[in-house]
Amino acid sequence: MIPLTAAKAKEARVAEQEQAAGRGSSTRDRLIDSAVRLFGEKGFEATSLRAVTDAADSNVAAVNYHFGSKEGLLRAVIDGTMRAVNEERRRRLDELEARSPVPSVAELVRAFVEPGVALTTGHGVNGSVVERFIGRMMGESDPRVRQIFADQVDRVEGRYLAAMARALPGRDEGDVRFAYTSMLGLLSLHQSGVFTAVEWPRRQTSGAQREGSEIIESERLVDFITGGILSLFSGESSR
Amino acid sequence: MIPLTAAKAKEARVAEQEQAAGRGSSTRDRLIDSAVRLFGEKGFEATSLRAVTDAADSNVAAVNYHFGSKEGLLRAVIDGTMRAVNEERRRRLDELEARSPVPSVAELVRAFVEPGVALTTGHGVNGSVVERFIGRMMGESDPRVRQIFADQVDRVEGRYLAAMARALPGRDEGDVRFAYTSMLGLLSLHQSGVFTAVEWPRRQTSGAQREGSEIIESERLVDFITGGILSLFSGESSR
DNA sequence: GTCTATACGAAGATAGAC
DNA sequence: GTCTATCTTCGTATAGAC
Repeated sequence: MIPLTAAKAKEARVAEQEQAAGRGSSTRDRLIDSAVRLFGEKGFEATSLRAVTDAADSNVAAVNYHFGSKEGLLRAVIDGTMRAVNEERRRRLDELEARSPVPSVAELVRAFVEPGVALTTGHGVNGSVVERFIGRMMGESDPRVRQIFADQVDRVEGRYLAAMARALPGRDEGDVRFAYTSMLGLLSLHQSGVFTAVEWPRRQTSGAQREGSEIIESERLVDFITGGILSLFSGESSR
Repeated sequence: MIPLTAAKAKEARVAEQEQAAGRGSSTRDRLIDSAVRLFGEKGFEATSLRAVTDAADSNVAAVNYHFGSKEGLLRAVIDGTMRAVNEERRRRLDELEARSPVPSVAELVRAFVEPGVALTTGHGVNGSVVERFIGRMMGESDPRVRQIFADQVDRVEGRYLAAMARALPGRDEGDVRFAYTSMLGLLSLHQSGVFTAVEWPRRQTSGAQREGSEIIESERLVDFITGGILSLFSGESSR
């Protein structure tokens, strides 16, 4: 390959990426953008470092320089995308507790679930890409991925657990944690699409219906989780 | 290495394995036994084919011969371990429908969840090994793993969906599928232990409490899921 | 400081001898 | 049926250009 021609070709591809990313793109930024998209599409393990660096018009050594390792890259990507969700959750919890010292279970569930489902709106045109990435990472079984995720969620979970405990007086920590875990799990499962992605008979969602169906999905989730938590503590539904 | 000595050493290891497996062990059987244990301990991606074949005193090419690929080996292992769960679910659904033409939501949820949680008892001394394997596989995000799992669950899901639809008259297919998906998802999450495996503050379960806590866990799951489904359709809990 | 080119060992897959 | 040898691709590490 002739160096000059290669350099020109790269410049063109980088310019294209910058347009897609909508901001000035250093090598570091392009690597993160490509990683969000590819990790979300194929998963962490299944995505090779070379696939990421090719898409970002870079090379494997740049990942090692900027992030130390493939895991370091993942951590940078998760930190970047989850920060907005956690800030919104914190903000809504502040809001709730300013209005009432003990928010209801329904209010708490809504304040936690909706920022997660509404990820789309927080990342502009890249919303669906980010949403798919977060959804997939939440469902990862790889201990490294789960640990990085927990490090992020941890920043607000303590406050939600405490608020949930106040909303459900007289219950021990294990019960409250079961409720919180189920909420987080259901949200992640419906976000990740691991079930709808599977080839069993299912209904299709067209692009035009997308926004509306997301609202319905969010309502369904809030209803299901709230009802589940409340009947967990009344313990009457199945006995 | 001297061939004769190597052959003798292999015979000894094979005999040891046969004793552990409790049955005559062809190369194929030993590969499956080793795969159940190692996939359950370290996960599918994280377990190398060479680790499996070393433990089974075989080699990588034997896997290709018997199962076609690493994925084929996984399919064989999942098929073998999930068959018992699905047969139990089918049996309990038969039982319910013999007693009443329209079983309640609570009865349906219980008949689906309990065989999953009670996996341990179905595999004798290898119960905990099998349970750990199934739990881990249920939490896998790898599309290949999820597809193989869906292929298995599919064999009973049609009947459960139909029964659920009858128990919830007037609801469209999307609502019923949401309920079923949430049930399956919550079960898999609590089975796989992906949340408790993470290093956030949590309560410890000692070995002595294990059996009892499993029953509690099963009851909690049934209560939560049943309550969630019912409030999903009444839609009053959070509005 | 940033980044590229390239080498290294381990992984899954495969061909062909036996 | 089974196994040895070999292929490609992976994540990581290093040397040095700019």
